[in-house]
Amino acid sequence: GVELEEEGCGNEEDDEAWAMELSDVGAAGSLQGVHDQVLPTQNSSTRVIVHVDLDCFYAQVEMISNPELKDKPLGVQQKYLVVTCNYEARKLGVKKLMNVRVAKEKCPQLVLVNGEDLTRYREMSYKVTELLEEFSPVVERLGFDENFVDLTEMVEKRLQQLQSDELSAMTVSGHVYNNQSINLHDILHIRLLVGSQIAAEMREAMYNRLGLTGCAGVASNKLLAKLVSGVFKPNQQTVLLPESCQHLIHSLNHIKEIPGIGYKTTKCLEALGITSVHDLQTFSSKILEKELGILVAQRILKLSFGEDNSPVIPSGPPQSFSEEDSFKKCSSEVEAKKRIEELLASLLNRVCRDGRKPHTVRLIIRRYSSEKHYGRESRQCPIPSHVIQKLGTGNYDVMTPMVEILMKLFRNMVNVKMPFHLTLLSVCFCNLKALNTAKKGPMDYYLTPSLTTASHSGKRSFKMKDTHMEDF
DNA sequence: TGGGGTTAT
DNA sequence: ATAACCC
Repeated sequence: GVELEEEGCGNEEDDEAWAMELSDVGAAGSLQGVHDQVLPTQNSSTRVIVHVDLDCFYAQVEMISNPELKDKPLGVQQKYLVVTCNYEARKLGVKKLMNVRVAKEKCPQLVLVNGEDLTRYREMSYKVTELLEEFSPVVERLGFDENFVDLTEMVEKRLQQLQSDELSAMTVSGHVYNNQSINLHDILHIRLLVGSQIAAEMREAMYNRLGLTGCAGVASNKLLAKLVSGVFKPNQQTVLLPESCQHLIHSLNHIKEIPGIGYKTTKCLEALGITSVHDLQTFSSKILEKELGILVAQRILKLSFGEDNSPVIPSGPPQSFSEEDSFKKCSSEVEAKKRIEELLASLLNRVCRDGRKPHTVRLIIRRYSSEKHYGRESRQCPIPSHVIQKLGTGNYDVMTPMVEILMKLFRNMVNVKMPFHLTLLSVCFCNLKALNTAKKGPMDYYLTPSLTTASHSGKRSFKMKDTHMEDF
C-alpha cells in the first residue's frame, strides 16, 4: 500500500498551513491560494465521500406503485415479518423486522403489502445507482438502498471553476454535524461544503427523476459518511467537519453500531469487557490481535477512532444472481424439486436480461434444527458449456438440464433415503462472464475473458473447488 | 428473522 | 465450502 496514514479526523499540520495560505482570500478576493494548493492534494488521503441512504426503500417503492398507500401506515411483509415500513407506521410503533402479529397488535390500521418478490426493488435500486454514476462513476452499492460515491475529483473540479468573488458566498447545504461553524479559510471545510452541495443535487435528482427521498452524509471517509448520514432522519443530509469526528464516533452507544463490527466480533469483544467505543479505543492492541487476528483487530481499532482508508469500489454489474425461499417444512424430494424449479424459472429470466453468462450454479439449503443460529450448506458445480450457450436464447429448453444438475447437487447434500426437514432452498448463479462476441484476431488469445479476466485478475478466478459432474 | 448481496479464508 | 460482513 502506498497510503501511509489515516485520513479521517486529522491533518492538523496541514490545517494551519491552509489557514495561512487562505487568510487573505477574503480581503484580496483572490483564489490563488486555493488553486495553488488544491492540485497537489489530489492524490492525498483527503477525500470527500458521500453516503446516500434511501428512506424505508421498499415502502417507498410500494407507495410509488400504488399512491393510495401514501398517507396510510404501510408495512412491507416477507413471510411473518414486517421487514420495513413507512414513517406513518413508525409513528404508530411499528419497527423494522417486527413480527406481523406484534405489528398488527401495535397498529391495527397497518396496511401490509407482500415484498417477497424483490424484482421492482432491485430495478429501482439500480436506477438510483445509475443516477449517482452520472455524477461520478465511482459508486459502491451497499445492499439495495445505500450507495457510496467518491466526490473528491468532482469537488476539485468545482473548486477550480470557482470565480474569485464566489468563495465568500459559499454556503453549506443541509445540516452541519454538531452545529459546528464553517471556516471558509479552511480548505477541508470548503471541500466538504462543496460535497454537501453535490449531495443536495443528488437528492434533488433522485426525487425529481425517480420520486425517491433519502438521506445523505458527507465526510472524509466511508465510515464517517455512513455514520453521519443517519443523524437527521428522514430526507435530510448532514456534513461532518473534521473537528467533530470524535464527537460523532463517541455518540455511538455500543461498538456494535460501528459498521464492520458484526455479530461475531461484538460477542468476542463483549467477552473481553469491551462495550463502548472508548473501551475499544483504549484496549490493548496486542491482546486484541491475539483474540481476533491481526487483520480484524487493526481494522476495528482504526474504525473505533473514525479512521477508515477503504476505497469506494465501483460495484458495477452484480457478481451473482440468487433467489431463495424459506418455509416451515420441506421433507420430500418431489417438493424440493418443485421449489427449485420455481426459483430457477425466475433466475433464468434475470440472467437472460443481464446478458452475461453464469458459469457456476450453486444450491443452498437450511436444515431444520432447534438450535444452530447459522446453518446453511451449499454445493456448487460448473455449468456445462452446452447449457451455458443455450442460456440467453429463449428457444431451447434450459430448464430441464439445469433442474437435473440442481437435483444432483441436492442429493449430494441431502440423503433422500433418510428423513429430512429443510426450511430454506436457494439457487445462485455466479462466476458471470461477458459474452465472447469478438472475432478472431491476433490479440484475442490475450483478451478473451476466460483467459485474461479469470486467471490473472484474481477477482473472478476459479478459486472455489467445484464438485464436477463427473464426481456423481 | 427475510431475501437478498459482498469479500476473505 | 464456509464464515464473516452489509442491507
